[in-house]
Amino acid sequence: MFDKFERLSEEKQKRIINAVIKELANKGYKQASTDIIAKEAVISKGALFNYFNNKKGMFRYVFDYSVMIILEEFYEKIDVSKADVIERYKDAVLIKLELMNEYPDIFNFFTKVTLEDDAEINSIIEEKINEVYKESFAKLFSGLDMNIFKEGIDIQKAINIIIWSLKGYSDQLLLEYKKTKVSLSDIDNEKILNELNEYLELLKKCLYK
Amino acid sequence: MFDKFERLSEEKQKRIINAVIKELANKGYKQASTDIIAKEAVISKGALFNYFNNKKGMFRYVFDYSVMIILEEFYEKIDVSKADVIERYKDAVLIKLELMNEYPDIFNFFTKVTLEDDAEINSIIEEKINEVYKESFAKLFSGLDMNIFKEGIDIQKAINIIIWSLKGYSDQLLLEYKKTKVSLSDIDNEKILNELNEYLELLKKCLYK
Amino acid sequence: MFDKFERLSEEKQKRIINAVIKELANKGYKQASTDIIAKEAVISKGALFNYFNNKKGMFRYVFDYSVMIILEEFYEKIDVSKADVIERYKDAVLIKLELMNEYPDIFNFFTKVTLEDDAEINSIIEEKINEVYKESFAKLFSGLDMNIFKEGIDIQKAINIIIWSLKGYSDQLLLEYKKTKVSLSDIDNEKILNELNEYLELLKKCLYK
Amino acid sequence: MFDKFERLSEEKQKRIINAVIKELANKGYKQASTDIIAKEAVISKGALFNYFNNKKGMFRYVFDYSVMIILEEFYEKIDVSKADVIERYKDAVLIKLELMNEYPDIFNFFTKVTLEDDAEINSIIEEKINEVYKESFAKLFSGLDMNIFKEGIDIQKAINIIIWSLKGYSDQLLLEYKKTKVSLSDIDNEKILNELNEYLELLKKCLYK
DNA sequence: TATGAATGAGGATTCATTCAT
DNA sequence: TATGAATGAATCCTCATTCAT
Repeated sequence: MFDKFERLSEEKQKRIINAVIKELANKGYKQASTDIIAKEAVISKGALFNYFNNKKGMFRYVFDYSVMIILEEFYEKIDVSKADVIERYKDAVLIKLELMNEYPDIFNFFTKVTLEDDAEINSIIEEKINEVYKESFAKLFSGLDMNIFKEGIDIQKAINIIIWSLKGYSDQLLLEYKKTKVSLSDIDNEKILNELNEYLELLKKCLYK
Repeated sequence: MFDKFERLSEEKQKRIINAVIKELANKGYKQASTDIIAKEAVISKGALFNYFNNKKGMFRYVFDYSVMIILEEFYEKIDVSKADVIERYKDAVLIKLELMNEYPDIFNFFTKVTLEDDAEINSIIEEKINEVYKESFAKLFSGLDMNIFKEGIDIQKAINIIIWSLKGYSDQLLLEYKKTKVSLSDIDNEKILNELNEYLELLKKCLYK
Repeated sequence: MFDKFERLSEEKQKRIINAVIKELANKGYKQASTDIIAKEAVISKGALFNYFNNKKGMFRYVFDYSVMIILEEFYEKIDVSKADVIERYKDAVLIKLELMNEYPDIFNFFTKVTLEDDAEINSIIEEKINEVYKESFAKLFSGLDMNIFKEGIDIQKAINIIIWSLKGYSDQLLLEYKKTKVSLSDIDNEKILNELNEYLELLKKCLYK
Repeated sequence: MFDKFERLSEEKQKRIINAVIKELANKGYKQASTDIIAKEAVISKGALFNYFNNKKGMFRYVFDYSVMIILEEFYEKIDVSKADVIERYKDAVLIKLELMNEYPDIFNFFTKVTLEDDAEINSIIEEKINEVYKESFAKLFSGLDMNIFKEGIDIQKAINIIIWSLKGYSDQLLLEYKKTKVSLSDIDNEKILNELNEYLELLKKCLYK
C-alpha cells in the first residue's frame, strides 16, 4: 500500500511524517494544506501524492503511525508488575503526561481527530480504535489485585471512579497549562505530584481496605 | 446589530437558526458552508448576509442564542434548594442529558466550538464564557451544605471527585449511545438512574458523614 | 419619462439629486451603490427605482440636470459684451473655477464620467454633449473682435493657443490643490490672478497688435 | 515576488500581460474581471492567482511593466542632442503619439488609472510616479538652450505655454480620432505634421529671438 | 405610492489533485 | 521517480432589481 513511501530513507520518512502530523495537529484534516505539508517536509507536492495516493491515504498512514508510536512507548514504560489499581492508573496518567510532553503534535492531532466530520476519516479512526482497544485494555488490567477494595464495594464502579478522577485531574491540569500557555515541560512536578497523591490518598481511604 | 434578522417571523428565525446550528454542529465554523445553510433554511444566500452581515456575525448570533437557550432552560430546571452536593450535581448532569436530548445540535455545536482555529471566533467564544461563567458557577454552588463531608476530608477535592465521576459516567453513556447510534431519547431511564444512583451511593458512603 | 420624480416636492428632489451626484462623483457609474444613494437621500431603495426605473435612468436624469445647472450658471455669469478674446476666455476659466468651488460634486461627477466603460452610459453622455455643444460654443465666440490679432497670424490657431494655455494653467492649479488637499475656496485669489495675468500679458504681447 | 510568472515562456507571459492590460484599460481596476482576463489569456483562473497572488499583485505587475515599456521606448526614441525647446517637445509629443499607436491598451490603462478609487492602488501608482518622475523630467530638460527666448520673456512661462499648446493639440487630435473611431495608425501624417508645424512656427515667432 | 426584504448571478480567492516534463 | 504548474469546483460576499405588503 505505502511501499513507495517506506522505501524512502528513514530520515526523509521522519521529516514527512512530522510535517504531516504537525499540520494535521494545527488544522485538522479538512483544513490541513498539502501545500504547507510539502513545504515543511521539503519535498514536492507531487511526491506527497505519489507516496500516499491522496490526502486520505496520508491521514491513514500517519494516524496508524502515531497510534503505534504512542502505544509502543506506553507499553515500554508501564510497569505491569504493580498490582495496586490506583498506583497502576496513576502511572498510566503520568506516562500519558510525559508522552504529551514528548509528542505534543501527536496528542494535538489525536484531540483534533475526535471531532472530524468526514465519514471516511471517522471510519479510519474507529477501525483503528477497535483494532487497538482490547489489547491495550488487557495490558492495563492484567495482574491487578482486586482484593484490595473494601468488602461490599462494587469493584468495577470503584475502578471507574478512580479512572474518572484521574482523567478529571489531568484534564484540569492540561486546561490550566493551555490557558497560561505554559508548556507541559515547565510543569512544577513536585507540586503536581503532591496534589495528585492527595487525591489518590483520599480515594484509597475511601475504597481500599 | 441583528435587527433585520429579528424583524423576521419567529418561524423563519427558527428555521434559519436551526439550519445554521446544524451546519456548524456538523462541520465547525470554517468548513460550514453558507450555501448549504441557505439551502437548508430555504432562503437565498443574499438573505443570510443581509441578516448577519457576514459568516462571523452569523456565528456570533447563533452562539449567543444557543448559550442563552441552554442557560435559560438549565436555570429553570435546576433546583437550588437542594443542599446535598451530590444530589445537586446529579440533578445538573441529568438536566444536561435531558437538554442534550432536546437540543442535540446545540450540544454538538458546543463540542465542535471548543477546537476552532480562527482567532476571532475564539475570542467571541471566550468573551461569552467570561460573561456567563461567574453567574452560572454561583448558581451551581449556592446554598450547598459543606458540613455533610466526613471530618478530615479536603472538601474541594471531594467535590472534584464527585464532579469528575459524574462527568465520567455521563461521557461514557454518551459514547455508548453514539456508538450504537441510539438516540438519547431511547434511553432506558430506569436502568441508567439505578446505575447512576449506585455510583453516587458509593461516593456518599465514602465521603459523607 | 421622469414625471413621477418631478411630482415630488422640490426639497425632496434636491435631496435625491444631491445624493445621486455625490455617489456618482465618488465612485463612478458602475461602482455607485443604489443602497448608499437611498440611505443618503433618506428614501427607500424601491422609491429610487420607482422614480428613475433603473440605475441608467437615474444616471441620465442627474447628468442632464447637472449639465443644465452648470450651463445656466455659466451663461448667467459670462459677460458676452467683452470683445477681447483673451479677456473673454479668462472670464470663462475664472467662472469655471468659481463653479467648481460651488458645485464640487458635479465637477467630480463630470470628471469620472469621461472614463465610463458602459456603452449605453457613453451614448447618453455623447448625446448630451452633441446637444449642448453648438449653443455654448456660439455663446463663447459671439461678438469677439478678431481684428485685435497681429497681421499674418492664423487667428484660429492663436485662439487655440490661448485656450490651451488657459486650460493648462487651470489644470495645473487644480492638480496642485488636489495634491495639497486644499479646497478651491481656500485659494489665495490675488496671487493666482496675478500669475494668470502674467501668462495672458505674455500671450497678448505675442499675438495682439 | 513574481518569479513564478517570470519563469513562464515569453509567449505566455505576453499573452497574459496583454490580457490583463486590455481588461484594466477597458474597465479600470475594480471592475476588471479576473474571469475575463483568464479566459482572454487562455489560462485557468487558478493560474492567474498562482502567478500574481491576488488582483492587487496582478495590477502592480502590469503597471510596473507598462511604465517600464513606455519609458524604455521613449528614452530610446527621444533625441537629447536637440537644444531647441520647441523641437524637443515636438519630438516628445510625436513619440507619444507613435507609442499610443503602438500600445493603445497601455495608454488607455494609464488614463483609467488616474481615477482609481482604491487607496492601495493609488499608493502603488503614486509610488511608481515618484520613482520615475525625476529621471524622466531631467531627460526631457537636459541640454536645452534657454537663450533662444526673446529678452524680457519669463522663460518658465514661455515653456509652459509651449507644453500646454502641444498637449492641447495632441488631445484635440486624439479626441477627433476617438470620435471618428479611426485608429491613430490611419493618421494622414503629412497633414498633421504640417498643421503642428504651423502652430510651432507661430509660437517660435512669438517667443524666440 | 412607498417600503425594504429577497433574489441570484457574478466577483475574488483557495486548494486537492493531475500530469507533462 | 520527482517536480511544481495548471486546473476548476467550491468558498464567502456584493448589489441591481423585483415585488408582496
